[in-house]
This record gives sequence, C-alpha cells and structure tokens, in this order.
Amino acid sequence: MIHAPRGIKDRIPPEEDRFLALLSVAEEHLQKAGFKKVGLPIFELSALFTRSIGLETDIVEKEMYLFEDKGGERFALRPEGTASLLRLAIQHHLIEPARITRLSYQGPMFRHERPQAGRLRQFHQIGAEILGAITPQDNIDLLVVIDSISQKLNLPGTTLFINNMGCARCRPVFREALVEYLEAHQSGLCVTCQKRTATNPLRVLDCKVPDCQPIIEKAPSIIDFLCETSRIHHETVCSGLRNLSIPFTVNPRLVRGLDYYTETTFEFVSDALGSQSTWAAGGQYDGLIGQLEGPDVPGAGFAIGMERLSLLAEKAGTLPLPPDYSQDISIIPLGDLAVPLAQSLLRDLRSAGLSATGIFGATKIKQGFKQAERDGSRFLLIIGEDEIAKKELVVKDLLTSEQIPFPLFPLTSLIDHIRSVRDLKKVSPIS
RNA sequence: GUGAGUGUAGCUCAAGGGCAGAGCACUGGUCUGUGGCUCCAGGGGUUGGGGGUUCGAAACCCCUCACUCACCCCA
Repeated sequence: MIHAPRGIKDRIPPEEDRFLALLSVAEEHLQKAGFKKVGLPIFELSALFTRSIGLETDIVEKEMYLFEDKGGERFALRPEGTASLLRLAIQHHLIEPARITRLSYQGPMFRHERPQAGRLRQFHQIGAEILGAITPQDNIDLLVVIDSISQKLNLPGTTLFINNMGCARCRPVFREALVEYLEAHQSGLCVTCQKRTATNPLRVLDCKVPDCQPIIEKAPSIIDFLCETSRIHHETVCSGLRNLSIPFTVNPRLVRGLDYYTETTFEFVSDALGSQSTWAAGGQYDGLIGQLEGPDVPGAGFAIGMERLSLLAEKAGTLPLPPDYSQDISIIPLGDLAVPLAQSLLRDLRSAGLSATGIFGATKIKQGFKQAERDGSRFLLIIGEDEIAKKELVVKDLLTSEQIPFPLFPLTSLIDHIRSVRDLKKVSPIS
C-alpha cells in the first residue's frame, strides 16, 4: 500500500472542517486589522530563499525541498512565507515607500525535518506582513493581532518573549563584541557554537547545550548595545505593550533562526505544547526588501503555526465547531423507474435550499434506512411503483416515525414542511 | 542528521516460543416496501515488510519501513 509521505498529516473528516474553521478564525482577525490576502505559489526559485533566509541557517542548509524542473531551473518548496510574499509585493509594485502596505497569506510550508509533536514536514502557516513606512507602533499592532487570537481561543500557558536585535548601525558593533567574547571562551563551547562563532555568532545565544550556558549567560547582551534609535524603538514597543496590558518578557537571547530580522523580534510560546513550544513568531526586517531588489524600506511580520494553534485550541476546548453535515432528507428509489425521478427530486430539493442525498445502491430497504441514519437525515422518502402511479410522495420523519403524504407536483408543500421542521430545530437545538 | 519507545482485524487493545483473540464497527438473520433496541449468526489477519534462530516465531536475533516522543531546529 502506498502511504502518505513522512511528516504529512492527512486531515480526515471532521478534522479538515475543524481545521478550516480555526483557520477562518485567524483570517478574520487579520482581516479586521486590515491585512489583504495574497495567494503565494507553493514553490519558488530556490535563490529567493537562499538570499533572504540566509545561507547559514538550518532551513536553507538542510531543510529545503529542492528540485530542478525539465528546463534545469532550481526550485524549492517554500519553507516559509515571508520571502515569497516580499517577492510578490516587489514584483507587483505593491510597496509604496512613504505609506504602509498590509498583506497576509496562508498555506502549507515544507521543511525536511524529523517529525515530532507539533512539527511536520508539511505544515500550515498563516502570516501577515506590514511593508513600507513602518513604525514601532506597527510592531505593537502585530502583537495585538496575535494576542487577540490568543485571547479569543483562550490559549493555555502562553508567554510572549520580546527582543530587539538592533539595526544596521548598532548590530555590527554588538556582533563584534560578541565574537570577541566568544573567541575568548572557545574552549568552553560546544563544536557547533565554535563553528557558529565565525559563521553566525548570534545563533550561539540560542544554544541549549548545558556546557555552553554559563558562557552564554555572561555574554554581552544586545540590549546594552542598542543605539539611540533602536533603544527608543525597543522602549516604545515595551511601553506600548504595558499600556495595552499585554504581558511580555524581554529575552535578550531570543535570536530568531532567520538571518533577516532586525529591531523587534518576538515569539509566542506555550508550555502546553511540549518540545515545539513556539506557536507564533516574527519581527522586523530592515534590509530584506532592499536585498530582494525592492525599495529600501523596512517591513515587519509574523507567522502562526496552524497545527500548533490547533493543538492549543483543542486543549483549551475552544476549537470552533465544524459545520453540520446532517441532511434534511434522503431518497431511496426502488426500481428502475424511480431512479430518474429521485435524481430530479434531489436537484429540485437542493435548489430549494435543502440538503438531500440519494441512496441508490441499497438492495434492501433496511440498508437504506441505515444509510439515511448515517447521513443524519431527518426525513426519508421511499419512491416505488405505488408512489409513481399515485403521483404521491410519502415522507417519513425518522425522528417521530410519522409518515405524511405530499403531492409529487408541485413540490412546494413538501419543501415547506421540511423547512418548518428544520427551522424549528434551529430555534431550539435541544434534542 | 542522532537517540529512545511502539507497530497484532476498519478502530481500541489482549495473547510474551505451542490452535491469533475480545470489545466496538461492518454484513446477514430474527423482521419480504419501513430503521434504531434485543437476541443469534457471519465475514474479515501473510501479527508493518524482509531475512535468520527453532521441530515450532506475533513473541527471540539482524536489516528495513512507519508511527510516537526527545535532541537539533523552528511555526
């Protein structure tokens, strides 16, 4: 048997409906904050990601799904949405340097990692980006949007971590100081950290190897190196959050795993998720748009991991309800004459706004009843020779066992009857 | 990429070298074109796959695949 590829989660009923319902909760919050949706391609030229995410990151180094097409061009399944969205925004001239543009996306992302709780090879993100003349307040607004989703779903055990990674002026100064410090303590660091001292020193701050911890703890802190502008940026974000009563923790060692971040970065972490605890993250990126040959303006954005959000909402018992698939009526045709009549009835009932299923394969009446129950039908219509001869439809109410005859033409009285019963059910859903 | 644990019927799980089982689900009968409940019966399995040890393997050994969790990394 051919099975799904590793790290892929099939969503079978009613999972997919719950998933889509949760997705639209998130989409509503983004829409209310003015983010317009864009449709991003599933794959891009691989150069887009190597240039934006950074060559020394794990995502680019070992997690991308790469392939060549028949023309020999090199592509990658998108491992994240920001690069792709910026490419789209630049290509279609959606960025106006003096103004701001708000865009959002949603869809599957792909990374070749070992699957784990909350980590899949195909996973779903919803994200939003603010591009152009952005301010610290726009960073706050991003956090407000995520926080509102968190509030709405009553997500358990969530902490917001904030950091400021500095800007083009102060980050290099910090980087230099950090490298100097790390080089002085090389012998105490793990092999990866020794390598990263040269390639990507900020990532050392993220290391979890116990032996590295005492060294990392005493390492210079980015917050102390912030220039005047970045310091004000940072303080503005912090005081803004305090004004809004959004609790947060400043974590100077929060270094996002993508190289493009500057200034404010953040992570929403939950202790209810297990090892993969970050369910939303993002930050500002000053140089990225220019780096991708767009206007030299900053942007800021975030992404939410839908599977992780779903796990949390499930724990909180706040997963939105899937739609009701129960049918208003099922039709069992008996005999060849009844089949075409059943088919046209189905069409007429559906166009009248009712839900209706045909049960065509039943060789015995009892099978038909069982199928109608499985379909959740309130009414059942059995059409045989008698009914056709008398031009009469006998409708059975499966709840009350009551049987009521209706004329075949016109159908209006039957439709009205079903509607009245259905609307009654909607008014008082106790059954 | 590394490590640990787990793979038995559609689902949840028993059997720990000697006949592969239960509950739920499914099918049929009880009940001829009128269901749900009851009772009765039935179909279903190369025990993830391959190899080995053994008179005999679901069980023990090796390889492999998958799942789960952790490392790592990230949403």
